[in-house]
Amino acid sequence: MPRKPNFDREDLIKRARDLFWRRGWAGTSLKDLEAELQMKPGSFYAAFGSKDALFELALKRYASDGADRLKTLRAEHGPLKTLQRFPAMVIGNEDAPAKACMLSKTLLELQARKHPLAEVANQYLLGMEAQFADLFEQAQSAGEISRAQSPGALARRYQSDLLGLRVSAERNGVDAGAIADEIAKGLEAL
Amino acid sequence: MPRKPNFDREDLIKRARDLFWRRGWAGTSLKDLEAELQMKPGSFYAAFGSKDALFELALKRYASDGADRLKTLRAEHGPLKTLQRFPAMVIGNEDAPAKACMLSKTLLELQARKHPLAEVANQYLLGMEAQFADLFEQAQSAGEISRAQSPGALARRYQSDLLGLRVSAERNGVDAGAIADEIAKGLEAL
DNA sequence: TATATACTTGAGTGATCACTCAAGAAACCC
DNA sequence: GGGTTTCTTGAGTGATCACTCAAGTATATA
Repeated sequence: MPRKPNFDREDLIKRARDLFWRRGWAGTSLKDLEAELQMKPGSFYAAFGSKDALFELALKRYASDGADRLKTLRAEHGPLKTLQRFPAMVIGNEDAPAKACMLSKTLLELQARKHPLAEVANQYLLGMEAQFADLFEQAQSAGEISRAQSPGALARRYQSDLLGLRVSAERNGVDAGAIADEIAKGLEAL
Repeated sequence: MPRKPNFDREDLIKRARDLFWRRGWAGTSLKDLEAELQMKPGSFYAAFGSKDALFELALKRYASDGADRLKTLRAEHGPLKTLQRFPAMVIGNEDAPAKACMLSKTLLELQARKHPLAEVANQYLLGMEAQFADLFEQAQSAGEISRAQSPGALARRYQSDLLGLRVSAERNGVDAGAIADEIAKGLEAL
């Protein structure tokens, strides 16, 4: 009986993610979304419920894409090489809506208001860090790096370096590629 | 002949800075400012001209306070010790409106819209980096660190680490103090 | 004290915010 | 093709946005 929606939901979420990623939560209005997604308000609210609900879907998609990129890298390289290549990869994509991490942008924008989406972003950041910790542990098991520091501590620092790199990449007049190289080189010394 | 304004302009700018720092540009409404500064719209606009104009004053105040803190540290310690203590200092102030850097928050929030304030923030970040470069050069001259890397490259990386640290400090469940210690320790190895 | 000169007040501006809903259009089953 | 169900449309909701301005008030000089 029902009529099918004439849009690809996953594609809409991706486009919304890119818009939110670039412009942020407050910087993206419903009008912007309607224009980008080619949806009238009624369809939009029938499909997603609210701006916040779509933002959360966008965050989820962002986080899982990031995790997938890391796993793809891991499939081709060892754990250390994966960790070394990842920084240059995240700032190297010219098609990306922004260099900075969407999770950190969301956290910085919404944390002070205690907006629920800030905590969602925080959780995904913790998830990424856990992935990094796994890779560091694997690198230690493979003998690629020493066991002088715990995988958790290494991941914490790596995540921090990555966040700094990605903020730096957003700046004008800063050679972020050089910073990415230094991060990669720093891992060799472990 | 004129009547004096019954407020302390510098104090108002400081309070506005704290509000903008915590909540961001879009997250701070005129109503918020009126409440915090105890000013009616007419007085506000007579005194500052616009929300953006006050935000710019707040950024300037933020940047010069940061520069002052660095100089104060430098007056008591050598260049290397100054660079080593600064990270723990910026995240250690419990009274600060936020752990993250106001300049980077502004950049991330407004860069995509090409808002003029994003470029202002970018310039102040470059100014901070120049200060760091000076300190690295002094540390090299004093023989505290090697000349293997240029002061500019060292400052670029240090700034990036600092930005990452301050984003990390905004997160829940992350021991930012430990990261600050690692940054300080990393400088010894230069 | 008279007057000039600000500063302060607060209701009000049009624009935009996220969001709603009734009505019409399209696709499915029978 | 009839009937049901969902999707789409787009004008419209009240709230809030940054900002204005005329009227009132306080303080300075003369």
